[in-house]
Amino acid sequence: MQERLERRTNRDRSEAMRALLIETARKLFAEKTYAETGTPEIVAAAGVTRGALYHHFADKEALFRAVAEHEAATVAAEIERAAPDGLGPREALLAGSQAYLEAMRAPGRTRLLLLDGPAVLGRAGMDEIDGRHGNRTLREGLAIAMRAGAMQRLPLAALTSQLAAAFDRAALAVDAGSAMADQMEVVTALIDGLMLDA
Amino acid sequence: MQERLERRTNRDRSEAMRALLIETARKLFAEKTYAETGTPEIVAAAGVTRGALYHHFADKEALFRAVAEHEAATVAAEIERAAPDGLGPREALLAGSQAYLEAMRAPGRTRLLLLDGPAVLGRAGMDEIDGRHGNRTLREGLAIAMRAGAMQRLPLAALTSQLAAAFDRAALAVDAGSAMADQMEVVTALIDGLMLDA
DNA sequence: CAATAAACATACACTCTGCATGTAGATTCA
DNA sequence: TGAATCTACATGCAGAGTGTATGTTTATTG
Repeated sequence: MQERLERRTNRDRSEAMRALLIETARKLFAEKTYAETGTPEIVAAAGVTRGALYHHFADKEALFRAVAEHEAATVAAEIERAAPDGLGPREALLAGSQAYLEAMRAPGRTRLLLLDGPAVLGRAGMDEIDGRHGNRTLREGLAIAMRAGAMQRLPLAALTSQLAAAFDRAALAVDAGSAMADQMEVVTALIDGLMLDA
Repeated sequence: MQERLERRTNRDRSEAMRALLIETARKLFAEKTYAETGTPEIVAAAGVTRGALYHHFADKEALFRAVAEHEAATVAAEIERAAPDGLGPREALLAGSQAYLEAMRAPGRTRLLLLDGPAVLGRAGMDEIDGRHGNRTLREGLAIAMRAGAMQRLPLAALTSQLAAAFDRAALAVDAGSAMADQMEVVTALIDGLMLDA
């Protein structure tokens, strides 16, 4: 229901349509699987046709990529918002991990970002996406901790990805009903294990 | 090319056909994605028709499950074969981790078990599969280490899954070209971090 | 050896994806 | 400002894939 059909600029139309499609697809991809969600269903829910979709996105995978990108940015923003700065390296890492697990409790988010994402876009594709968002923060946090002499010196890329993987699995476990406290206890132990006892 | 078409029992026919389909599908699922591999291609490569496939498996997903099961068992067997026993808890864990990373270097295995697997069968589905194979060994190794007083006491399920996730990501990284030494260095650090300094 | 069931092949209906073509609205420029 | 052009989107079509229903052959049962 548009209230007014006044003259709209092409740029506005495009942005609005892209946003509408991404948001509608996000909702559906969060409810069902990527494979189970057809483009006819997406455009029907958005009230447009597949012509609009394929005009703005090369294919279904490109739409999914845009959705994943948006969702990763949202998660990063939620973490940033919940992260008080002025903390020491260890506390900053723990606060960030906790915030990540909280952010990933949004319905369907784990499947979208942690199951379908890697399968559809590949590990490299997902790395590229959340290397620009969430993981960047983690990587920097680890680098800072190492430079401050609070943490063991280890290959940064490998450490970042393996820790991120542990957090991801923790988020999936919480989503599957595991107690958040249990998961955070292990996350804390992993991080503390890397710290150098001052 | 069958050499002889002698009278075969139904049980033999079924087992042979199931094995043929699983092996053929495994090969294709290792080369391409689950989504990219159609059932017509699978049965063509096996020299049979889709009728055979749908007689033995409820659907394409069921075939994939059988393939994943088989592949997980293979990995577990390779690890077991490379694991000398008589090691201390820490050394056993490290040897197992190393063997896992080696086993996962088989072409396409990471995508099959670590990308498509979770997406197609769900995390729960994959957990159920490798809870019967690889992860069982890890869980027991951790339990032993904790009982022996060599490792911190932590929630076993959470610790197992998070460590396994780190190993999985390490395997994916190696597959993507990362240095095995870097990944093993981090794996070692994570495990050592959990050990209690005697 | 007739009857039945299992193993597999063939054929069909349905759905999805991607593209090609058509149309309305926006932008450019004389 | 209005014709030409381009962008945004809709409609229609071709190819492919999945699952099922039905047909045929081979094994099993009594």
